[in-house]
Amino acid sequence: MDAAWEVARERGLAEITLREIADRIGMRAPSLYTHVASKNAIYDAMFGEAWTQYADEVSRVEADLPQDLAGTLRAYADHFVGFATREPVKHLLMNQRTIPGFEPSADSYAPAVAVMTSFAEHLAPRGITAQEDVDLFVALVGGIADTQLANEPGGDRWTRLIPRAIDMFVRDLEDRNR
Amino acid sequence: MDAAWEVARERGLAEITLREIADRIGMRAPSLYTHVASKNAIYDAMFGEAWTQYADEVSRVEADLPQDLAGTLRAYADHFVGFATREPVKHLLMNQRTIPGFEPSADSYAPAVAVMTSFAEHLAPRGITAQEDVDLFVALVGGIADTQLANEPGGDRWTRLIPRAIDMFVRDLEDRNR
DNA sequence: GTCTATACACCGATAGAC
DNA sequence: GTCTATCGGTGTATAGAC
Repeated sequence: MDAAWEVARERGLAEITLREIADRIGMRAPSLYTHVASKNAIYDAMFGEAWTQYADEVSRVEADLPQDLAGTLRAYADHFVGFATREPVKHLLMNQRTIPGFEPSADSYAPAVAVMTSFAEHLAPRGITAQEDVDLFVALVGGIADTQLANEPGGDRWTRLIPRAIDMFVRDLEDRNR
Repeated sequence: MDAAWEVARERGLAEITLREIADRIGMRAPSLYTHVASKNAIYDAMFGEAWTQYADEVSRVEADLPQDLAGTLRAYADHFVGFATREPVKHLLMNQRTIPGFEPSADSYAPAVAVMTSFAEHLAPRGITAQEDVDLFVALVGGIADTQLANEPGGDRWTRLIPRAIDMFVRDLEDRNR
């Protein structure tokens, strides 16, 4: 797995080859089939590993979440966009599913579901229960991360808009409840 | 080109092969090299063709744009997301650049630049001149399109949030100018 | 000029020897 | 469990027929 991530970061997620992974661990490519069923099974394991790591990190964020809604959304957004820019390859695999022919298995998808469930559970007591509210927030934060990575990887032209975006979103919620 | 789009829509953008394109037009694969320099040159031509079509469509949208800012942004957003959901393969090639090793040439990139320039020129007289305002709008609308396509292709769970998103964004602009 | 035929290096994957 | 040998398929390249 370490070798797979290494190759993915160096050459691109879609460009990993079994021969290159095998080379790095002193093996021949066909020998990998003793441990994994296919190349897609490697992507599946990477998908599960990435989401498990994300779930671990987000649980630490949730451990000391502020009480107010704006601060809570800000903490989630900062962590999500921070993860995406820190680990663009993992973000690509987890959220943009662009690998030809790869569909995550139920097992490796489970931690992703857990993250979303926990997210909803922490938002509810702070006043967000409607699915549309969560959906708009997800699109807004995801749009910032994706636009940043696509147009200016390594920069902050879009990530610095996060505070404004949160503020805009929270005021929208307040106006709608008025 | 028609055959290339056909294969891309049927099997996926990254899955097109020269042999399959050639088959559809009654040719052998190597004969394609008489007309194009490489497979990436085909992607490049597709990229240019897609952005040219988008520019044509958007120029018709701009031909009868309302005077107010909210209506204008709504027209742009509706068209962008409509195009993305109507032509997901073109959207992928144009805006998510996930094809291994493909970088658009300056020529094929030109219509994309023209679209953004015209966009800015139509926003300025309606009160939007700051780059941050344009950036946030782009991220917001792009996030809605991408989230819709990634999580529920063919549905409207996110696209129906467009009116609310525009309203939220315009009220943010008004509040900031107050 | 445009095509066919053929070849090369690489890919994921499988069979079978040890 | 790891290896070698090999398969069909891929992008790419070139020689040569018409």
